[in-house]
Amino acid sequence: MSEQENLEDILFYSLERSIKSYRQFAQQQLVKKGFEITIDQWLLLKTVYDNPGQTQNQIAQTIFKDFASVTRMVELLVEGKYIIRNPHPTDRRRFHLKLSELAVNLLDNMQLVIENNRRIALNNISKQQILQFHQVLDLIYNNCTA
Amino acid sequence: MSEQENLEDILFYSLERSIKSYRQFAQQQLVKKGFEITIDQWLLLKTVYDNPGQTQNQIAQTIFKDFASVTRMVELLVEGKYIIRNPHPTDRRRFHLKLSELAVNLLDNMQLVIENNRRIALNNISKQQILQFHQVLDLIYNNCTA
DNA sequence: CAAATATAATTGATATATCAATAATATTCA
DNA sequence: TGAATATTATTGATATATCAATTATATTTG
Repeated sequence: MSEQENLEDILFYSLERSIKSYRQFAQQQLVKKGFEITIDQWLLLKTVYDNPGQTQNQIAQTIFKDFASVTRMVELLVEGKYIIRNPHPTDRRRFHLKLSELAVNLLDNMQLVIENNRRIALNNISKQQILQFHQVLDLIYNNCTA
Repeated sequence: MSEQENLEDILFYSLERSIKSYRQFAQQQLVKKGFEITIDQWLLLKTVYDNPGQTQNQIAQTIFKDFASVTRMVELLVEGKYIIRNPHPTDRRRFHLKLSELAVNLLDNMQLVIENNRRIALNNISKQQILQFHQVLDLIYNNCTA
């Protein structure tokens, strides 16, 4: 390579580093509190909670995952009794997904830990900084999906 | 859950969304230009290029990956003739990793595409915004690893 | 209506993420 | 020195990421 660039200086390297450190931290906190699902599973459950009628394809879009990943995640969550999967009343290609009571309680119990994780991760960062940070994130997203 | 929160408003949701959209965009650009390695493999190769003597554990730390992942990635890259793995001269637990000429050329050829990807992803974002964005990323990293 | 097309979900293959256990070798220190 | 400990890397198991192919069902359209 003709020119040298320092990894530390590459923005997307720092972006990866931050999100990974947050994910690890958040997951460890969950384990520490005795919760047995992954952050990704939490996100999927929350999405089903918010929109029980969604197709799996819609869920995939909402949580930025591949259809295949969602199929497999739903499988595991159905096995684990977190998601109840019924045939869709009018479209036989689909399923109707909803949370079990177990899952609703789980989400409820996890909420404080999740919020606390976010608070710790954003410690000493001002509201103003966070707002601008969020704006740049959205700009990057738009640039990459345009 | 007692309170509703909108996924869009959750900072770490947007963070995931941005980094994933960038990764997908960047990978697609590579494929489009005919390059056959993944972004992650590129990062590992670049790390070996910068520090040929590094242990796999050090590489793992540098690129924020698990030791196990690095072992498997190195395996594939050795098979693909991108990395040359020799016994370490004094420590028989280690290997000495270095890039093949093929890999050096590959990195060289990829450089322009990679830089272009970053440029597009950061389009219409000012230097000032990027600087502050980078600072917040580092703060989050510090908060999560403290 | 029937054929073409689109949509929803699954499955297979390969790469990566993570944790735990193991093997080989080095280092430390009693 | 020799036993305990630490380090380096591998391997196994399970979850997720991604692409491609497939199946089943719906929708569109000639």
